[in-house]
Amino acid sequence: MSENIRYEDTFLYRIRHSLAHIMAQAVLEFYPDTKYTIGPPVENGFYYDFDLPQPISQEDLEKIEKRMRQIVAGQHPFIKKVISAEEARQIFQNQPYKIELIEGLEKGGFDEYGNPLDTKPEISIYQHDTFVDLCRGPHVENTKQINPSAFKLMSIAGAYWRGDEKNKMLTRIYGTAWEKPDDLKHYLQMLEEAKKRDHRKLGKELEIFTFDDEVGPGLPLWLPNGGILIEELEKLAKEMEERAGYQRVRTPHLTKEDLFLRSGHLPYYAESMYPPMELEEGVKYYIKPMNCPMHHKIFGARPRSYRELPLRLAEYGTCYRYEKSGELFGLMRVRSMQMNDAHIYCSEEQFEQEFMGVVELYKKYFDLFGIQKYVMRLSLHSKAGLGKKYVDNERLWLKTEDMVRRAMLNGGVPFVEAEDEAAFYGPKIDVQIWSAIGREFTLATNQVDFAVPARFDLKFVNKDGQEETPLCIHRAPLSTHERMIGFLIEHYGGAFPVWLSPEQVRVIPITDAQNEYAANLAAQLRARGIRVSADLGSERMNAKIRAAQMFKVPYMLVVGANEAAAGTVSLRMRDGAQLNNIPLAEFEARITDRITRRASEL
RNA sequence: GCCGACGUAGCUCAAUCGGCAGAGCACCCGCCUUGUAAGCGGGCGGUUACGGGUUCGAUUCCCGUCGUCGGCUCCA
Repeated sequence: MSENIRYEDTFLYRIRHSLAHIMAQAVLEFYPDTKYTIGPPVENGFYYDFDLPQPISQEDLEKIEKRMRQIVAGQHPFIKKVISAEEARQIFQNQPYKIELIEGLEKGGFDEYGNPLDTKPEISIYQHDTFVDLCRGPHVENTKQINPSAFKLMSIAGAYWRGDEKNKMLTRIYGTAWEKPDDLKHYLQMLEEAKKRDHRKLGKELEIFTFDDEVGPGLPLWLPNGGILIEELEKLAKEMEERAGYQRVRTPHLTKEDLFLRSGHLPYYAESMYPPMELEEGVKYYIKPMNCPMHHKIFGARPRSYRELPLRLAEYGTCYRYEKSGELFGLMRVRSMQMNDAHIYCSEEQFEQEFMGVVELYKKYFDLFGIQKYVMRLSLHSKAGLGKKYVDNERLWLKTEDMVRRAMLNGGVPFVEAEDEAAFYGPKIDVQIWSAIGREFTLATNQVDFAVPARFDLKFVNKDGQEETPLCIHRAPLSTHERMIGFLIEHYGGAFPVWLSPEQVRVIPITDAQNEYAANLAAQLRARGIRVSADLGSERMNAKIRAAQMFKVPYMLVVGANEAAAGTVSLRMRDGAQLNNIPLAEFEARITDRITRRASEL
């Protein structure tokens, strides 16, 4: 099958779309006073949003699903009819959400899902059995084309009408649907596998981080193993940034209100900030949600010459953001975070090279980690958000957006564009990734700031002796420690490459007669800077191997009487491979090689 | 923040209709001396998230708070 077929044109799309209608029919039969809204196919399935007269529970899904199978078995044709707005209003006179949609269609500019549209669409309905929906299709021709054993209702969730939190909260029912029962089975198995990779589960099992109710939601406590991951990532970042000409700075976690008033964070970003502290009358302090204002102050601390540009200031700064309670998600979305932050101050002529330099840095990191599934997204402003979400200067928005777009095209880097996703101070390239359970996150980011340097009155003197305002690039190729490590835990399924592994080697004596030999081996490796432990407990060797295996330690050195006598080790690797009776020096050479190259192989 | 579900030992989970709170793993102590994913025995461990209510009696029913989970909104 060609990969170029749009989802909308696939048979699976029709199946899912049709099942959404069938589910709506079943729900309406059980709860006749239900107002129904929209029900599109989505990745892996479909949903339908209802305004129900009463709450429903997981158990109710079973009866709905059962009724859906009956409807499918009824072999009902799906019949399309193009009608006038007037007829549509007649048919859906008791369905206020449909009336709203019809008005949108009539005016043009929106499709039946409320998405913006260039052309004025025709109004059509689809009917099967007793159910009629406002819909442009496409659908299956007949419900007999749907396999009754290849779909399943998954969950109930809340969702705002038209995705706007000011609107009413509706009840959304999610279902998954496939062409064949085996596809469904496969998908459900994949979900189970994904749960095993979930960083919240692995992070606990591998003792990487924990949360505590008394510390507070979204405030992770890094355990010693997490501390090691952080140290290794910082070492990596510092090496890469030093080579790329960055300088390291450090700034406080707190600043006076004045700084965030100047930066514009307070008007634009206030709802994500912790409330102010006021010790002296009239002097408010905020805990920082971003590092940029302080870096701007460092740039502005003395006059700057064009000869200094690009000036690249880097800091693994800790920031605090008051994320709404429901938005928290393990390590991936937290309230305290340490950012792989840097700000690059450059002239307009230098912009493209600097911006692409950052994109190159992303790519190096992504190669190193073997991250392949990601999308680079050019995040743009929206006209409607100007002066609210976004700095009110449309000319500069369009100009910088075009600069970024040109840079990406010139660099041959594939990207998608997304309106209304920009930072308040400028457009950005976000790298989108997915958590194990399929939630989308921005990992790395590379942002242009055309607004804030001027607010800070930042200047440099150009070749002609004239003052110019620099552009600022905000970038975080390694995201925050929290999100990056959360992602890496899932990406590797907890089996980190040797250089990142909190415990790189575990020495396992076969009987306690080898305890001393094992302890000596560990001491020798430790002296080489290798993270090693010797398991000298009273368990049997097999139990110790199992424990090391479940802790995903990359190398196990199993030593018995033979090894102790010969001064060798028996190497068992995490993947089950074995190298018996090798000299310690040989193992040392192997592990040192893997660590210094930050190699992915064992 | 909003809709819904859930909260029992460090972890994973039991406990019938409202009737003395239990298991495995982990941990500690013994015994066994073992060749590549769990040897055996014993012990410790609980204000059933927190606060209130109903009841002779609440892990169980009701209310509130906190937290977690599935989504929505929002985001590094």
